[in-house]
Amino acid sequence: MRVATKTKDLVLRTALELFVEKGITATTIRDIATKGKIAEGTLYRYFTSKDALAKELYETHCATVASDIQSLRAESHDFESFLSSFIIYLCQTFDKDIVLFQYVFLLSPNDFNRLKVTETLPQDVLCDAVTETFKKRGQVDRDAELVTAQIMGSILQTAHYKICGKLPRAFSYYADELVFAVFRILRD
Amino acid sequence: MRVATKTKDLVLRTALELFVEKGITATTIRDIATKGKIAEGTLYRYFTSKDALAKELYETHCATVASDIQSLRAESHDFESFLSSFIIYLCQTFDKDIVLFQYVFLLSPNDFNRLKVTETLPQDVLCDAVTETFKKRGQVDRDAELVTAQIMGSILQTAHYKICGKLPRAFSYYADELVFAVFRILRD
Amino acid sequence: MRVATKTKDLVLRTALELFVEKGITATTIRDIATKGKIAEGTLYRYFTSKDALAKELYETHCATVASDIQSLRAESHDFESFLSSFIIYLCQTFDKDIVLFQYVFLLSPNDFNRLKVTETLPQDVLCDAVTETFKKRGQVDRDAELVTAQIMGSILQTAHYKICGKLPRAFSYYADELVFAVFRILRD
Amino acid sequence: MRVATKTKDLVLRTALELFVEKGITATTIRDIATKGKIAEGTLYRYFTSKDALAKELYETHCATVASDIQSLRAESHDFESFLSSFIIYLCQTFDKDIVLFQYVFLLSPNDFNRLKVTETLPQDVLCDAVTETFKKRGQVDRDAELVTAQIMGSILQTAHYKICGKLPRAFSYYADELVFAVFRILRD
DNA sequence: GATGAATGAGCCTTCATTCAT
DNA sequence: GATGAATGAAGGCTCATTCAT
Repeated sequence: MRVATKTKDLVLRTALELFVEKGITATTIRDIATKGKIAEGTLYRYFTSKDALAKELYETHCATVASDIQSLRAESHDFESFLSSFIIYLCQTFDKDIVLFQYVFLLSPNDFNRLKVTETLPQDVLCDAVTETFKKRGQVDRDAELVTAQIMGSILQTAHYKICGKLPRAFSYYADELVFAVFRILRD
Repeated sequence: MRVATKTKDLVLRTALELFVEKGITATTIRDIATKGKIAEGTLYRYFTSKDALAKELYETHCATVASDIQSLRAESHDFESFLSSFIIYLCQTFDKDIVLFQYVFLLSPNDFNRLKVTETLPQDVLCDAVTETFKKRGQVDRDAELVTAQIMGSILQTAHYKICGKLPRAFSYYADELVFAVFRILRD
Repeated sequence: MRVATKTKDLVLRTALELFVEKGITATTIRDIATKGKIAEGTLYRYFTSKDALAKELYETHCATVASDIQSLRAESHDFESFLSSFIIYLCQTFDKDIVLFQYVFLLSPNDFNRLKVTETLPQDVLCDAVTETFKKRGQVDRDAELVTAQIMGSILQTAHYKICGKLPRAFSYYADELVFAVFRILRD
Repeated sequence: MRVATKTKDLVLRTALELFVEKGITATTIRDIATKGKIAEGTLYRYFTSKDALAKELYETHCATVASDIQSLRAESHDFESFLSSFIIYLCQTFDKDIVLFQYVFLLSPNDFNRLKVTETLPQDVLCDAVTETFKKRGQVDRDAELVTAQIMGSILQTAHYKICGKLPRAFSYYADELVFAVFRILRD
């Protein structure tokens, strides 16, 4: 790996951790430079601004996650199995890199608005699947947006509790329970 | 009401709206002064700092809401009826003052951390009720924190969707559906 | 005079002196604040940016001078008497406030370009008068722009020499000689 | 020509063009490196600093021009013929390399001060000639500095007009007119 | 010789806070 | 009580310069 790429990655990772810890607005360039042990100016070799850095970070990871979820959907035979693998995937992603998970899924609305994101979000993939399933099953009266909100809400709020230290085990441990809870939400 | 109180309330309300719109960090004293048509210095007659203002705003309203919910709990004969009135109360609170609802329930974690809140939160009341219910019913294997997270998550994420304009009707309209969904989460 | 106006004027004068001494680009906000014994932030109560300050300074004074020259033209019976009073006016302006003169007449092209000036410049008034005179006298073959350039050039370069300390007396002392020289330029 | 010299010349030429276009202060090392397609560090192999580069550029070309003018003076039989060839030389220099002309003759006073030039300037040669002529002719009452200023002023301001696009033809085309104008200035 | 990544001082600007009026 | 001018620390960003490769 080239030296330049190494530095860029260091900046990205350091910024990611601080953005999650303090929020984008409250993280200063100096914070990133100090924590990453680089000079403030170095950051600007790789990113045109703090916001550009935050956006690249967000869009890159969102794209990866959304693409993974798209694959899960393609591989699944029915909606239930997709939903199941979707939740397991989220739990594993959480356990693999909790900071990354927080940045992608738990960024504050205010910070999110700064980024002016245009990419497809992971939750959009889920919403598509819900919409399609309702249509296929003739459940025209159900609001796909609302159900998606409830599904994401129960997962992410749980993740939030985990982050606050209120849940003792690895997040994947709760995957089954989350799957059941979400299935219950979907039942008529 | 004394003039002073009127000014203080104006500051509180103006700040509330801006804190919700832009976040605490991103709201400046000048923003508040301009929008409230008061002088920048006036704010400091009632609050020692911007953060003290944000904190007072948060704790006051949280205390009111938590107390209301505590009352609902006291008046309810069983957990289900409490849960039902809890959700209806949240929906009504949302419709009555959407900005206040957002500040109390949807404040970003980063802004929340700034405040160093020590008060009991509304969701703590719910968690107590869930814990008690599980104990009373001998469901020792169920994690009250986890279930509370799922309940709050499905409600708040739905609220978030409503705020984003994805749900056309008043939030109270969805109360029944939310109650059903939450009841499903609780079923074994 | 209100306090605010006093401070604004202090900023304007201090900036003017530094802009002339070092150029706009090379003058820092700190330079202005230090020399004017004000805080750096104070400057931004009155001007949105350093360039806005530089521009206001330029356009205000240019407008005044151009208007004065316009008056001289209106009061003059013929071109020669206008030219004479024009030169005397420039010399007096120089002696009254040498720094102001330099800012209005000897700003470097690079700094001038920063300002994106839209106002009529003093030399434009002269050029109009020359154009009109040539037309009236049937001297269609003479280029008014070129002649204006020569007139302004001989005056301003002389001013430049005076500023460099190469001319011992007050600038007005050389007014007559400049008038003669300029008249010679105009002769066929 | 050695490779090194080629690179150095490239730096010199690229810097010259940018210094004229934007001013020395506003031209960055990166500007020069980008335009010249060289690395930023390369510049420091040939010059100790940006100012040293600007100074070398100025002094080299000033020396050449001053020397050329000195030769013209030596070759001229009388002052008028020298003045005539001096003006023609300036016009030809302008047409041959307009950027170089601007750097040598139209550098802003602020940038000029940065350079701390010690060389003899071209206008000094002219001033010497004027001084000598006045002395020889017994015109002790005329101020050589003043007259030199007027001569240079009318030429350079005209050059400035030409640069601004206000004069359609090659600068040499106006040489005769400039010569006449300057002769008029000199007449009693 | 040439490169370009890295540095950090310094620039312009913002903003929470103070205080004389 | 209220004002808003003034403050100065701190933020984002730039850029001349250095140095390992």
